Amino acid sequence: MTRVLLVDDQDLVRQGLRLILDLAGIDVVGEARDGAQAVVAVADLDPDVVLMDLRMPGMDGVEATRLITGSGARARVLALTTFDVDEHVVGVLRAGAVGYLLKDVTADDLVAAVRRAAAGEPVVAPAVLARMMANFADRPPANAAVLPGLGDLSEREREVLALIGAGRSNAEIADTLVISMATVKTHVRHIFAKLDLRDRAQAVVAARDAGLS
Amino acid sequence: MTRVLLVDDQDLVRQGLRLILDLAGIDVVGEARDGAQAVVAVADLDPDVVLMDLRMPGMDGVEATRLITGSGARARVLALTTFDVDEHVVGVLRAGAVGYLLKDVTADDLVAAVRRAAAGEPVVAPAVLARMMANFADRPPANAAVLPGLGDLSEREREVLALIGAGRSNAEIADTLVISMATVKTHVRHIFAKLDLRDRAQAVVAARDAGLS
DNA sequence: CTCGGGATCAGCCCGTGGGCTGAGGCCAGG
DNA sequence: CCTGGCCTCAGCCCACGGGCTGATCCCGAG
Repeated sequence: MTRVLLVDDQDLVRQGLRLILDLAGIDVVGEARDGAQAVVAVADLDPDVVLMDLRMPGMDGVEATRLITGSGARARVLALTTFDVDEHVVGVLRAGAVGYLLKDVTADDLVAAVRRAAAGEPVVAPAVLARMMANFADRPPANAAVLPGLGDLSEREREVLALIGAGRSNAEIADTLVISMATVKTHVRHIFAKLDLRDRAQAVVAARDAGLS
Repeated sequence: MTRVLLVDDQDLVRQGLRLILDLAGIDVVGEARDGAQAVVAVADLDPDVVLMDLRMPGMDGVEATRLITGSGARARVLALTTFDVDEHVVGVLRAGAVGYLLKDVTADDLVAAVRRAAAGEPVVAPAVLARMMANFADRPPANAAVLPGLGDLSEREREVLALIGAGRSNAEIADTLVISMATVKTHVRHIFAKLDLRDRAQAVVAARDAGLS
């Protein structure tokens, strides 16, 4: 079962969260009212997820997150705050948080987010996500330069390589690309020749090094 | 009720999606097998959400998305594709899509994503989100390191897996570990069984995800 | 002592992977 | 117009990969 630590300086907020999570069958194993208490509690209780408020008296949530993630603890830190400010988002993500929620989330969404965080998946509030997407889409195609020598591959070959990198068989690749397996094999052979690879295992390495998949 | 248009060139995929969405009480009001059909269908049916494959013969999903969002249609376009490639993500987001899903989503997550999209909320697959977050925070994903259950592997098996992850053949592994190839094969078979892998390509993925290699 | 798991190895079988040849269609550029 | 690259496909061949069975040895736990 998912075990959660609540960190917030307001008693009422913690009580509310505890009710919501309890109702969903999530186990709230502890509470803390500031960053310092949170760090101790994590070492003590080894929770799966830490629901971390950012603005708190004493040690704030960003600093606490840094200490927790830096300590090698298993816990995923999920920021839960009132303020939708990029400064906070960037700060706490840099500190190692796996997500950033706003306190206007519905109970259902909060529960889902905690479960995702427990599974190691990233989670962010829609409003924040929208800005991240805009930011992501705005950026220049800078990553093309960073990726090593896949430039000599054709578009189709890169697609095939990406699927190889995902662990797919030739038959599966043929299926998803809606082409025959003979064609897939041809692409594969060309990829190997161009990138100087011996077999698909090495191709997986190349694909992942290149940022495909 | 949420009204959805499916766009994919593979009949089987559309059928599967229709089943999943039907079951969740989402109304699939139409289907299209390429971008051109999609554009017409949107004008015709005025759906809430368009589930858009990207790679299709003829007009692709990115171009179709551009035309749809540019036409002033009410529909939210949600990209649903096999390829987790930044180039595609950026392309379709610039074209006006509200989200980017990968075809490895669970049925539940797909349904939730469609509902979010219908409400105008952005949605992206966890793997893509992780990169967006890293890009946003301008730093490596820190503690997001999800080291999955290699704990059940024996010491020797982990060594073999690491070598597989480096792209070595069974013969090479036998050579470097100074054991016979039969033994290597046995270890490999056990690794596959324990980690539920199908072939060494998937093993490479697992090894590198786990931080070996 | 016995049982079970890990490491080691052998032999058999066969499916997939990958090399090689050849070939047709499409499109951009010389 | 023709050359060359890319995408498409077919058929042939065989080595490696991987499943399966069965066996020996060592070890620690019960």
